[in-house]
Amino acid sequence: MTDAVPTDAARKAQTPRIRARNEERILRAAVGLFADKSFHGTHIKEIARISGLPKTNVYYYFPTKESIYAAVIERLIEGWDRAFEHIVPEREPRDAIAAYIRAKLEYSRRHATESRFFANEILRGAQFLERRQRQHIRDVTDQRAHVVEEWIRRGQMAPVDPRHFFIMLWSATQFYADFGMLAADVLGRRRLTRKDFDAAAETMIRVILDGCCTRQG
Amino acid sequence: MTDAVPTDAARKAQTPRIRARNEERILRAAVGLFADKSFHGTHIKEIARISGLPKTNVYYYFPTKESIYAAVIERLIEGWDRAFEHIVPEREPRDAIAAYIRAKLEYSRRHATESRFFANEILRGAQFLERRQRQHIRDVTDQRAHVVEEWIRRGQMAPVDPRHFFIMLWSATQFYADFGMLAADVLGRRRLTRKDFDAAAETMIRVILDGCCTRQG
DNA sequence: CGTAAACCTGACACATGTGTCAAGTCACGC
DNA sequence: GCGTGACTTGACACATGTGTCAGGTTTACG
Repeated sequence: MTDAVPTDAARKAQTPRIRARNEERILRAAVGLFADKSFHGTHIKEIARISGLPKTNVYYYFPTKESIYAAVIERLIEGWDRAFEHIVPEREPRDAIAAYIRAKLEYSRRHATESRFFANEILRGAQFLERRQRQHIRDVTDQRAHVVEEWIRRGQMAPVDPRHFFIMLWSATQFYADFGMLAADVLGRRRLTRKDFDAAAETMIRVILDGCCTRQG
Repeated sequence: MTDAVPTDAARKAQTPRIRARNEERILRAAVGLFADKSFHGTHIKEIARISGLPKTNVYYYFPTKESIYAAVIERLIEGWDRAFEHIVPEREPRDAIAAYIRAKLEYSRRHATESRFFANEILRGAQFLERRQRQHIRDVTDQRAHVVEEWIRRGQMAPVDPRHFFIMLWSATQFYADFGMLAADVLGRRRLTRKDFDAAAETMIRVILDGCCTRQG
């Protein structure tokens, strides 16, 4: 019972350096490939090549391709609610929403690959997302929807459906990561630059906070 | 030179009934499968099964899987600009934009499969889209951007970047088709109903035309 | 009817992709 | 230095997936 002699389980739990390093490499290679070519288009051989490990070694750490995919999801789902932290009742809605848009766009810019991976999974009907992960997304959204309802009650915000409102924010900010190629095409660029993301943020904030049309009356 | 005896080319051009019917079946099956499982996840065998034809017969009409994919794209790209028809300078921007949103959402609702296929292609970096098809998208967008600029010049609309503005409209309306599963989850439904699409339209129109926040001063 | 082209099909060649196995090598506490 | 378990690897079994082929059947039209 002394901890000087760790059990097998304990050893495994603390994931030795080599294991940690190799799993990291594999997952990093995998997320990029899955994002580019989806599940079936990604082959273990290529994951191995990019992570600089022989194929058999990949199988040493992960029993199946599914398990790699699941591990990638598990990592990303944790980041889902990060940007939501701005949406708190104490804040003025204008500030909170603008901050949310900027944070989410920044995430799209810096983590476009992960974002595309996730989009692809949802597009396929979220077949690999576990029940608890879907529940998590719903819980977090519910929670922040209450904040919006509170703002509306106080007359700080127009009476809009909070969930559809959130979808507007998500979709617009996600677009620049997921469909970046199309956005660049339309803007006449080869690739999106930081300036494009700034312009996107300004346009979104302007329209969502105050509307696009001159008021009548 | 009499047209009583059509040449081989002429016969082929008019695509006889059987050919027309079978190609139609194949493409209809293919778009659904590609949308659900992406290019590599879709197998000719299954396209054959769903279209009720033996596999070899599929190869009789299409030489490769790529060619089927390309044929599906060719069909869909034509519909890209349909909803844009509402964006014309003669119209009041408020009416035009509201009509655009409703039309695009209706398309998302009724053609979710095609929409998901297309989203998937863009997500992958539009590797199969030909240069002229990408140019087409850009041309159409440019053209409608000028309409928005005209509205702004006349003071009918706030001075926003037309292209980023269009991206907001696209992304929000596409979302309900592409990520319908996530939208349903968040709204607490099993599947999206027509009512959900109506609520989405109302929220979008409200926010985009007039903004979400009570004006200060 | 006859015939030529269009259409249909089962059997098969070939490549690739997943996952296994057995035989190693290496790291590290004792 | 040595032994144990973690790590590494090439060779291989097996399944599946794409695309071909040769020969058969149907259809259209004179």
